[in-house]
Amino acid sequence: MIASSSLRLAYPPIPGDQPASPLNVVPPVPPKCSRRCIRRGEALYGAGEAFGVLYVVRIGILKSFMVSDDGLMHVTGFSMAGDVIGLDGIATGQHPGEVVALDDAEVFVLPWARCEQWSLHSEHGHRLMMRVLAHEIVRSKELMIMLGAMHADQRIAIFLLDLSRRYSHLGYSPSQFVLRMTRQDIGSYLGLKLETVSRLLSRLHRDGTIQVRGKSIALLDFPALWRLSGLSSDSRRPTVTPIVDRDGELVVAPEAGNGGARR
Amino acid sequence: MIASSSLRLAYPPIPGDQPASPLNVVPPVPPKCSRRCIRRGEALYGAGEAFGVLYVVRIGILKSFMVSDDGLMHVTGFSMAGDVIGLDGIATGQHPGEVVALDDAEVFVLPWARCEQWSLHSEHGHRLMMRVLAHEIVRSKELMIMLGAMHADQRIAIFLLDLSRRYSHLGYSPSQFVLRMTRQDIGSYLGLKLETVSRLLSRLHRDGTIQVRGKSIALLDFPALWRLSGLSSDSRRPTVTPIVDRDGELVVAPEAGNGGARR
DNA sequence: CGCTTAATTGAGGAGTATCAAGGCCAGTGG
DNA sequence: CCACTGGCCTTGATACTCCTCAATTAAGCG
Repeated sequence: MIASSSLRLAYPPIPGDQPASPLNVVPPVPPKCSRRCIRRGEALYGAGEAFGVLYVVRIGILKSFMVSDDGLMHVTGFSMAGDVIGLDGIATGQHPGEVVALDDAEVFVLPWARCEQWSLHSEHGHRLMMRVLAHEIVRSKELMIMLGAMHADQRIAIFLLDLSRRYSHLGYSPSQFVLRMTRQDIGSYLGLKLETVSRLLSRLHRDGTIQVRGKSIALLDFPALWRLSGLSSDSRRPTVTPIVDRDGELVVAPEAGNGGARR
Repeated sequence: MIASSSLRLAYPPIPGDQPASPLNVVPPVPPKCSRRCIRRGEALYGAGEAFGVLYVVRIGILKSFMVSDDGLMHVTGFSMAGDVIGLDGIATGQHPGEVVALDDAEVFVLPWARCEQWSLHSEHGHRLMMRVLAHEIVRSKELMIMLGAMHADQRIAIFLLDLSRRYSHLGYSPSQFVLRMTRQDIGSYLGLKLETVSRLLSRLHRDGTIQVRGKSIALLDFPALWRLSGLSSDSRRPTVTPIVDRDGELVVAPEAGNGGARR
């Protein structure tokens, strides 16, 4: 089953991807971003590494984490196609955290200098870049609330619904997917122990809310999950406009008006 | 210290402003940001309010919080002089959270449009703005770790040490200060109940680590606090270069190295 | 096909939350 | 000036969630 879903990953649909009309796309300096492949288990970058580029996931899933002073790992996020990685290095020029691939992955490489140029010279680029950062801030704050104020079952429900939404956005089934991360990763991300994660998944399985077998998950009762999550259904997180399109080209102002980029 | 290491430009780098040769100073428009006073208990902005300006605290302390779907308040941060507020509105154009003054406060008002102009036309402004956002991201991630993986006493210790550091930075005593927020605010921020906060403060008091009477706090045993926090002493958070100086002028300065002077 | 890692499940306990009662303090009005 | 009042803080008793430890089973991987 894992094999079959890997096949599905071969060509990730990117949301909001329009057929590249020449009007929308002005070829930025090099026509395409370079790419980088990371095999499962390999690191995209390590802690303390110098910051120089941003990454945009093209294929695969990666986990970001930080290692605290006591040597423990703490997952801060899972990134899928379209997500930007590496923002944590902007502040100091060094990555405080690390990123490893949970599955064979491929990322676009965006030299930060180029992002800065783009952002400096194109109003649209500027806005887009700002929005990427700003969205990350909002996402973090929501996560803080989850970690600080929610019960274990709420966190699990939110986690599953979030995955569902994101998969759905990428064109996959919102109700059936394969977890690429371990229970420990999930627990670390949610501020729980792996046994707790396992127990709660089992409980949801018994309740008929979901179906679990190993890493394969099926969401059976969405209303129940929403109820558990404690979130009102309209609190769906706003989607961020992707920063690069399917071919690794920087997205240039689709908006009418003067969003045009120069180089 | 940081202020002195920065040259300042009276007022906004203007459109057309070239990658500022740091020394040529052209004061183009009104010399200072506008200000706004907020009395204790009043809101700087409310949830859902349209985003249009950023604020930089000049005097006082404010608390930022979000109200979750179930109506509960969750404090996401306390802001003191030099801190930037309002970043949460950039992503969507609406503030998802609220901010109220815990004490009579005064803030500088930075119209976002002006920040964008500054950022678009001045390389330094751009870098500074990016760094402000990026630092907020890093801060959030550290907070996530605290909320997800640390025990109550660790959180309290870190909270106190953080306050100490910040007060110290502003020229106040690092070992003696007055908490402007309630136990409930602290608890909400740290993911604890107010009774737990109270109990732990009392315990630290009994241990001789700190001295508490109501909102007055004295830190007596820093090594013990560091030990409790579980943080290595060199993991002090990098300081962000302030975006405006004491007079409300946008800081225009070449940086020596990066903004994170450690140790 | 054995080996290693991941996941499940149980029992017991630590750590916080919850509920409840009383005390402290600052602001308010007599 | 003092009593009043309401919010804030402290402290105790108890409940409950989640963690810890441990044993077993299942699943990847060479």
